[in-house]
Amino acid sequence: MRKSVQTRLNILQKSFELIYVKGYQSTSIDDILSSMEVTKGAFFYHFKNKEEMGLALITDLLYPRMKHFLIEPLSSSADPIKSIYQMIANLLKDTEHFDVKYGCPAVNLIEEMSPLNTAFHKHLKDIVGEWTDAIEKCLLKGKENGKIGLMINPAEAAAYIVSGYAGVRNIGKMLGTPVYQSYLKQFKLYLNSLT
Amino acid sequence: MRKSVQTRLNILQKSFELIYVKGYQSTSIDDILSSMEVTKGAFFYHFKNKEEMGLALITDLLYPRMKHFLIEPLSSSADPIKSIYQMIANLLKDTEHFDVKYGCPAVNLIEEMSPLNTAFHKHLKDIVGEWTDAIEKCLLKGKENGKIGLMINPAEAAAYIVSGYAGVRNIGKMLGTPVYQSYLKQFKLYLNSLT
DNA sequence: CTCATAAGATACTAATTAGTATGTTTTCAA
DNA sequence: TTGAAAACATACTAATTAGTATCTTATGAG
Repeated sequence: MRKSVQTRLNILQKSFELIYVKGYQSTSIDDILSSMEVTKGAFFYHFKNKEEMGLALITDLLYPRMKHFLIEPLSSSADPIKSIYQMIANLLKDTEHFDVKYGCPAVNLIEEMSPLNTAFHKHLKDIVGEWTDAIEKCLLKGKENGKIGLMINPAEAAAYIVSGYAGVRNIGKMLGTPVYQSYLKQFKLYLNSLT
Repeated sequence: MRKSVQTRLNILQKSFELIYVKGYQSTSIDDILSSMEVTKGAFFYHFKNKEEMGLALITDLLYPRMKHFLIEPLSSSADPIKSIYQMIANLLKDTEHFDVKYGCPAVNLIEEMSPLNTAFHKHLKDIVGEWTDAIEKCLLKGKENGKIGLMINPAEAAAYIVSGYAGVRNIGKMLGTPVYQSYLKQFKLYLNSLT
């Protein structure tokens, strides 16, 4: 019962890699299997079909990463503007999990799968929702301790910030890292206007 | 030689519709054909393969629309902030060409095809590039006639604006039209900070 | 140890895919 | 009017797809 957990994880991780590059629909199960030492029998033992694997990908890999990289940095924040900027800047700097060319796995999945599959839609909506809420709460706390202007609407601002991130991951696919830099500079201007 | 031009256009338009909803890769040629009164012979008479059709889709449909809806409104602009805001607001209001659930056809194609196919990448890069340039020039003209602050970097701002639009189309797929409203309000705040 | 079940391997299937080969019809210039 | 090319139709193919049926092997509780 030990090894099997590992093979399941291996399948998920390899799938994650391939789907990140090629997209969910055009990454075939055979693609995944032939890229690693696992057979179809193992795959369909662990997942009843491709969709279940795709959803497991979201809950078992994407969600925990989201918590770690996008929620935690905000929860213990004294200065919302600094924290939020740093969170986004760190995301865009992270070349271990991301490649400009391929954008952001979560954003990609939203783009591709959200309109096509209600289960994907639900799972991804939860992720986006949690992130947006975390930003909103962070800004709200900022209003309380005077770091954020009283006329600022935290929910609106959070939606705007999340949108901006998703967008720069998209445009980055076309124009490369320079857009990241431009975006970050203007993003800082925007954030400062929230004081 | 008259009718054939129309069938070619019909194929492109129907393809555009289906690809907008399902994505390029998972819209099969058979899907397209069975959704209209055209046979495989006609399809492959007009396009040597699926890729050529996809690229024609960009140059013959997407590009002209981009010119009309995204470039023209800016070229004759006296007040950049007003024009740019109106352009984006009108885009997000347009329910004839767009559906929140399915986002923006161009953004979708970028997300899906840009990393996968160099020809798609090039075509889409041109579109994004032209739009960004148009916004940049509009802001530059604004600097000259005093509508835009002298310390503003038009190229940076343009990249930021385009990113924001792409992003809200993505997040809109998840959270629906309310994000459009939030986004527009904060976008206006940002634009006003450019004076 | 041992055997029931978990975990994985192998070989298939039916459907779908892009694309082709080859046919028929339509158009329009001479 | 006519005939050559343009425009389209039909019937195929080979590859790929998700998924299944049926095996074999590994594991760990008793």
